[in-house]
Amino acid sequence: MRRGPAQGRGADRSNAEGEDNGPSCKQKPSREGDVVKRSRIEAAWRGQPECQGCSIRDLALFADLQQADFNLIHLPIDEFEVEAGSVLYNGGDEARALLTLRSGLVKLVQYLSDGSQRIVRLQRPGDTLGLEATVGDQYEHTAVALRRVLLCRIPVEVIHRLSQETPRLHRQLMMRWHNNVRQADTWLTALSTGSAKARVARFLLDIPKEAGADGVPVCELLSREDIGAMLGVTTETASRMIADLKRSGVITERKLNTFVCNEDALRVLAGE
Amino acid sequence: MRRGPAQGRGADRSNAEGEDNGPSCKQKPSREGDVVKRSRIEAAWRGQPECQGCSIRDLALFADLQQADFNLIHLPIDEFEVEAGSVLYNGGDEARALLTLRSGLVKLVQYLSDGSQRIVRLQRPGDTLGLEATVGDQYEHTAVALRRVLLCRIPVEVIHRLSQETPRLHRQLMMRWHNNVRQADTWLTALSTGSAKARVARFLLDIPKEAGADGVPVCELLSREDIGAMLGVTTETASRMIADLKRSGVITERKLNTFVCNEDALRVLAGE
DNA sequence: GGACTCGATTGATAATTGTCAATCAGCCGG
DNA sequence: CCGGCTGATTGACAATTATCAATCGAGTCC
Repeated sequence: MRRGPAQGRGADRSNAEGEDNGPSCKQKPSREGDVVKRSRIEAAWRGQPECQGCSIRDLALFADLQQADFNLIHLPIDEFEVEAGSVLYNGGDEARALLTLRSGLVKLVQYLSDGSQRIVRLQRPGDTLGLEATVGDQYEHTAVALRRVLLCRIPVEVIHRLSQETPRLHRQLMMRWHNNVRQADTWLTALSTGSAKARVARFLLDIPKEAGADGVPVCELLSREDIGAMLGVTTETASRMIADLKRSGVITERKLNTFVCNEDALRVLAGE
Repeated sequence: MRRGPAQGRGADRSNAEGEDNGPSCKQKPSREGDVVKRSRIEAAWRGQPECQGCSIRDLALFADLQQADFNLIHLPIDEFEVEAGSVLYNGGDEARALLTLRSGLVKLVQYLSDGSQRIVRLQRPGDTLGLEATVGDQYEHTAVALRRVLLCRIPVEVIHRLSQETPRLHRQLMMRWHNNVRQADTWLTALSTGSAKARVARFLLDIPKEAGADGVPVCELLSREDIGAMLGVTTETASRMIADLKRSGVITERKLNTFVCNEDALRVLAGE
């Protein structure tokens, strides 16, 4: 909570926002003086996706659009792939695009003036990053890929044009705002209240599980530092809580940092 | 944090949502078994306001509407006044209207399954409560007046109709969602992180001040219990921190629970 | 294989916060 | 003015969490 930051480690080149944005990070005090430099990422341009045939079309912002609506898009929507640790944009950067997350996991981070960081949201496939670009002119968080991430960049002009011409985008935009508010409220209520152990338990209950090799649901955790930054506790406390859960058999490590959870036991710890 | 709730004390009659909604509070575990009963409020109907001449028109949801747009409103927009402590709606209630706050102060509360409460947002004049009514069918928080409140009730059908017919409402709706997200993120970052004293200091810096009798800006605080529920600390801790600030002269009590703040000193305590 | 690096874990200790209980202070109704 | 009431404050103590520092483990790079 009062500790220095530290995150990803992507290479230094360009970022998903295209052009070199210059030294735009106005928040990061960078006590350790390197995170800003790391913010340029290796973004592999993968071409222009076919929105109408997109594999996550139903989940994504354009879910409700019809053929005629797509014809209104006169600016390129590019697809990028970036490595874990890459910074997609920094808080304070000029916000010229929305990003649709097609695969991977992204954290949205806000910094306090004393340099401590707080993760305010996690974004998953189908989520839209940088909605604030539609109403403001700069990003309000720093977005960092926690895994390899595939995403589409939608220029904000496309959104504005579609908003004027078709009502079918509105509902999706509103739903996305709504989801952001809901996640924020849930984090305030469930992940920022109560004992550290209860917070960890609620977090573990909250995150999606994937079917493991044997069909048992498993989840890959984040670093202890990120878990601490989500729950408002120190890295050490997060580590201790998780280590305790391992020892007590509530969670079982299948692979390095990948766990099977006893949900009933977690619910008890979460205080239900 | 792990304490029983307790809030307002309005009389029991109707509520701002008009009809008797019945026992709809599905969240409140009501450990003390009385808050639900208290949820019926004395809502004084004040008639139908003149939106176009509204004193807070520029602040409010309809700020951008034009004459023709107002003609699209075919359902009554009622104005109500309620006492401090009244519950405007409960989480889980069927969401049939948005509320525009014209004066006063409202807290949005969410409950955890163990009965503890968390205040996730404060709403002030110009704010719109219950935006979720436009995308979902039930309220997600319990809204409680913290002072005498004047508000307008806009049936959700009005919003839907205007959304279809005019683009001028969209921007306002989006801005309001955006504001909600921003407040939630700020609370996560600034009010749920760090020591209790730093949280209180940030809170005091954050709340609006009014000019006092002598022109010096003052702010009336909430109850210690509410402050605790906003900051994720116990009532006692909130009380201690504020009492400390008083003793150390960082804040000075002008009237009962109304203070002048030394902002510089607060900034230091907030960890800037 | 061995040095090295980074993140996770653990230990020891101090500081903070929660908990329980008592007291204080303003307010209300007689 | 006197109870009675409610919310604020305080005290004493226990529990939790932060802090500082060391160690451990997996993976990487010669």
